[in-house]
Amino acid sequence: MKFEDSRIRILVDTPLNKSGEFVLYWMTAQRRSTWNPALQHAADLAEMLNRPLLVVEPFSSDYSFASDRLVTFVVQGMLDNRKSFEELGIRYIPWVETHQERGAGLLRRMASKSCVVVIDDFPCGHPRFVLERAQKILDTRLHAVDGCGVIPMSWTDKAPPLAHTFRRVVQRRILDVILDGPKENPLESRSSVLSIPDNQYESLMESLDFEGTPLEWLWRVAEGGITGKEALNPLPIDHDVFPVVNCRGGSVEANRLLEVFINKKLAHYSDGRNNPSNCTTSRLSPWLHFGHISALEVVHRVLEKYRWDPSMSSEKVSGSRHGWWGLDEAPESFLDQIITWRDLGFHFAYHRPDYASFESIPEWAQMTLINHANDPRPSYSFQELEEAETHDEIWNAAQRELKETGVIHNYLRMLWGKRILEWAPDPVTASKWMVDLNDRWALDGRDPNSYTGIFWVLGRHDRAWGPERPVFGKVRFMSSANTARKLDLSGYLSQFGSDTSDRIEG
DNA sequence: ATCGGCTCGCGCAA
DNA sequence: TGCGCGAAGCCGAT
Repeated sequence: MKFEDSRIRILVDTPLNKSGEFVLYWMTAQRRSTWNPALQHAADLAEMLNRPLLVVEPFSSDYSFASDRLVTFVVQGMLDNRKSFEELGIRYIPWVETHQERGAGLLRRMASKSCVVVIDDFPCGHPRFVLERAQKILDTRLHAVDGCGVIPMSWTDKAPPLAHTFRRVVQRRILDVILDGPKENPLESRSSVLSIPDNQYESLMESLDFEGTPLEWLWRVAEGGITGKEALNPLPIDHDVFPVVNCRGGSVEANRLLEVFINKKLAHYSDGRNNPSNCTTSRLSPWLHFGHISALEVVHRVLEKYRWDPSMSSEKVSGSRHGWWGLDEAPESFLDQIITWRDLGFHFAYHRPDYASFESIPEWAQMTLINHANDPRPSYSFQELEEAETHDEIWNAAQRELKETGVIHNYLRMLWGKRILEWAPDPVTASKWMVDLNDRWALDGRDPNSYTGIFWVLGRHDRAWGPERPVFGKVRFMSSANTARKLDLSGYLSQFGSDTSDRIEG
């Protein structure tokens, strides 16, 4: 199968609209101008049709988890994209949905004037909803392009039950992606027809009755603080979920973090990744979630750094975690994260619409958890958990980290979940509480990977492990006491522990 | 400090 | 049909 074809799905199979004025890329998930197969495909179509390319980046404020935190992060990314597309000479319109106009109406209006619409394929959350709605309401030809991860989602035919299962797919086919994947710069050396001259652009926008979101408003939101808050106030979104301080969304910041990771942290990744007080992880998850950076770019940068070439990899497809690449331990274990574990979530959600519910965990886990659903347990209300008011200081610190920074350290996130399983009234409620807390507060919530993490707690992609215990049954058990023994939590607790509550100001 | 047992389903070899 | 093996753990024995 040709690489290009494996990432494209035709959602509305009508003929190309020859009287259309442009090709529209509706950028709902891969919010970047590089390593973007949807942008590449849209530009290919525009060149073929001899029409200009119009890129619209929408963000919906009309869904349950839209908040000051998410809008700020996305708007910061829009300013980066605006600059990139301006330099490339391609028309780009950022648009944050308001009361006045809904996304569906705007998309329909713009689609009627375009030859074909390209949209990001995405297996869950709001981007999936937008995609499915577009398929229902559009008459214009509609292509969905999968720029989610490294291995195209069409390369599996069912949800992989274990990482080991999926790793075989990775090892069998990753060279196809590395040698013939999406381009770093999809708009490089293109026909000038893709650009729209100023005078033509003005009349086009007038006929579309559309201006996008005013630049001045975007600037105010991106600035954050009081200015940002005032700008966001009129939107019908969750204002209690405040923007993360000292955190900037967008491709520019994502690339800076990538440089720091490659040059300073990656070599110590194996030892440091589980140390919450001095973490050597990439911290890129939120930027990956919003598509501000591509996982494929990260992979290329790692392979470049270690001067890897295909002859170093093993011909044997064992699914084993170590040794396949022929690299050191550190890059190999990071590549397993960014490829196997990240893509696993996308492939799972792609094949399983119930990816965020209890029924998505394996049968042995459902059985054992239900068998123990009536075991007595310590209990907290959802509010107590959300407010980080438990007797477990390690857990409270993790919950505070989530609320303040929008992420939880990767090792403590497992403990965070295991304790919610312990404290919620029953395992089904536990899964709902984890999803709700994470969707609301995490910058990378509502992502397939968030669900992988949450449902791993309940046994997904895991096996029965250890003796049968109360509440957990045969599901892998973790405790705060052991975590405290195993990790150096001193720095973490002084940052997020309760006795420092006066550290938060403003 | 390190080691085995706990436990189960998948994919592949036979 | 059997076998090897697996995201991160825990516990008790040495």
